[in-house]
Amino acid sequence: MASSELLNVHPALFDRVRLAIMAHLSLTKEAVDFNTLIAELELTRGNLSTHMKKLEDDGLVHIKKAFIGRKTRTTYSCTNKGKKAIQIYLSAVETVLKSSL
Amino acid sequence: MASSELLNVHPALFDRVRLAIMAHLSLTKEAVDFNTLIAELELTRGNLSTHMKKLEDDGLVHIKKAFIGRKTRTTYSCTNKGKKAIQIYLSAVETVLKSSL
DNA sequence: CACATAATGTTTGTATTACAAACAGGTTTG
DNA sequence: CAAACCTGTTTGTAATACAAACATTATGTG
Repeated sequence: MASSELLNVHPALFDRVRLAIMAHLSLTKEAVDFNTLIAELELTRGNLSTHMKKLEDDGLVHIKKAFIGRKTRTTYSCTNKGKKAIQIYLSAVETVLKSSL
Repeated sequence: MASSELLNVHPALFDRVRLAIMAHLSLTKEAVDFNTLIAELELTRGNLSTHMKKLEDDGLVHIKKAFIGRKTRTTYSCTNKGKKAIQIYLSAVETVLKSSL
């Protein structure tokens, strides 16, 4: 059945915030920085921080820390694994979508 | 941004099992019974029971208990609210899907 | 009949986790 | 130099996903 395909999707993506983060990163060519994500997705810093750590632990995201002037700046980008996970997610939902016509 | 549309989706759907349940119910015309769902989605009874209770509390699902012979039989079906929630979910993801081409 | 086994769910206990508040370390401003 | 600010991280708490244990009734078996 089409709906059971959803069970193959990477578990980390079954959180609204993380899915939004991953969708955002996968839609953006360049890396996205901490504060941009907070603004776009209306998150607190603590919340974003822990989600990104989890996504990094799962290998879906790459965290890069650099200095801009004297300040630190953290940016995030999708790994290949992350892109693949999003693809799998989207195709699973697409399957459900098609079969529900 | 397309990805933030995900934040409008009903929170109950951001669980892989509940999403699979709702997708399954929305794809099936008639009501679906307890054991069918367990078999299709590979769940334990306890797990399914609590998920269905939550979905009922949120008004996304209707639980019907009846006797089949002398035994009880519990069946589930999508409420209108549930169908709408799934539609919103799918269209949100579809939006992300399209914009990520 | 008595007793075991099975079928159908529900309740409970535990381990995980999403979230924001508090904290920390450095920077700029007054 | 002190106060306010910026950029994240760690921690404490409340919510919750999950399966094991429980409850109830039905069915099989000797």
